[in-house]
Amino acid sequence: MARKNESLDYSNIFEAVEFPDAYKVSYLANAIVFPTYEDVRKDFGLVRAEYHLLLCLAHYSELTAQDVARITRRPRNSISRAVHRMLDLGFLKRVPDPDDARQAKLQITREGKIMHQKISAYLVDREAEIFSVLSDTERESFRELIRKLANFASTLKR
Amino acid sequence: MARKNESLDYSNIFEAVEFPDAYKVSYLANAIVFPTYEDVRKDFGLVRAEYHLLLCLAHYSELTAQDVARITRRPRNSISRAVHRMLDLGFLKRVPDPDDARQAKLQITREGKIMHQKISAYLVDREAEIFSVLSDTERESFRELIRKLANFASTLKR
DNA sequence: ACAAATTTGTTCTATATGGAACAATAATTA
DNA sequence: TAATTATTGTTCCATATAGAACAAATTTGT
Repeated sequence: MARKNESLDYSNIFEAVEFPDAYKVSYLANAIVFPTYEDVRKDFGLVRAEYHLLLCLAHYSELTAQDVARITRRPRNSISRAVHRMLDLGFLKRVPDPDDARQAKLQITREGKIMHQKISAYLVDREAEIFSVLSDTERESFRELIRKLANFASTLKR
Repeated sequence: MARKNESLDYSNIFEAVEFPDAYKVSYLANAIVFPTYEDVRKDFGLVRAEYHLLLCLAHYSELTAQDVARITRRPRNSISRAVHRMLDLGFLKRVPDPDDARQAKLQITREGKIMHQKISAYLVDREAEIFSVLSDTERESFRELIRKLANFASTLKR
């Protein structure tokens, strides 16, 4: 006998929900982006805030913890915790700012760069997989639109 | 004197990162979708899984807890916890399935519907705000593309 | 028909996470 | 200059969350 529930189409909700676009953005993040963070944690041993530190410092040569919090929109205490762990792991170094004793400048180490490259390679593959359903022109359209949305989101106060 | 850091453009990372589209999807979700869940929690007292139950049962007349877990891609234990709380709050009712003693059919109550409408109205406003940066044709394009992506994501095994 | 495998819902547990408060420092205002 | 306000990084704490293991029921395969 067939399974009782097998005819239920779980994706109907996408069109039924009152805020279909926001819902699908959320769904996509939940279905793909967060499992990816989970994979990074399992395979590389870094939690999200820790990986975000690598990501930011691989692209900016010097940042404060606060900068990273702003760039990634994570709370400062999460970043603070992550900084300590990344220092212990040897992926970051920290030098006090002589001009402002409150803060310290963070830099990525050689080991940090290597780790960042490994994780990035994995995430690049994941991205390719996700967007393989779109044609090249669709992909280009999506890129423009998500750029607009993300830039707008970055202007919103926290 | 001006603030020392004020010239740093935090959105440069969007283009520098190795997986720019996936990153921006993640960023958008973090900047907008999750704060929205947080607002729902503060303003309406429901956590994500609890609201997801309302959402699903407002659109399907009868679902099992497992159905909701599949539709929303949340773990079953989160849904299980949420079901109990929603039963206590009077937003759901539960009837054992006579054909399968393992499971029970969930339905939304009158009170649950009212709560769902209140929350939805709020989320509809949020959605309009987010997408206000897109023109009508851009919005329509985005809708098509995110639909494809979400539908694809829904086919991925968990 | 019977053993093995699967499914549902649950509890237990570990952990990632974010809010709040805090001390130290710096910037602003009077 | 002195006093107030803001900022940075941190610790503490409460909680949302997901994995693992489990019992009960059902389905599958031989």
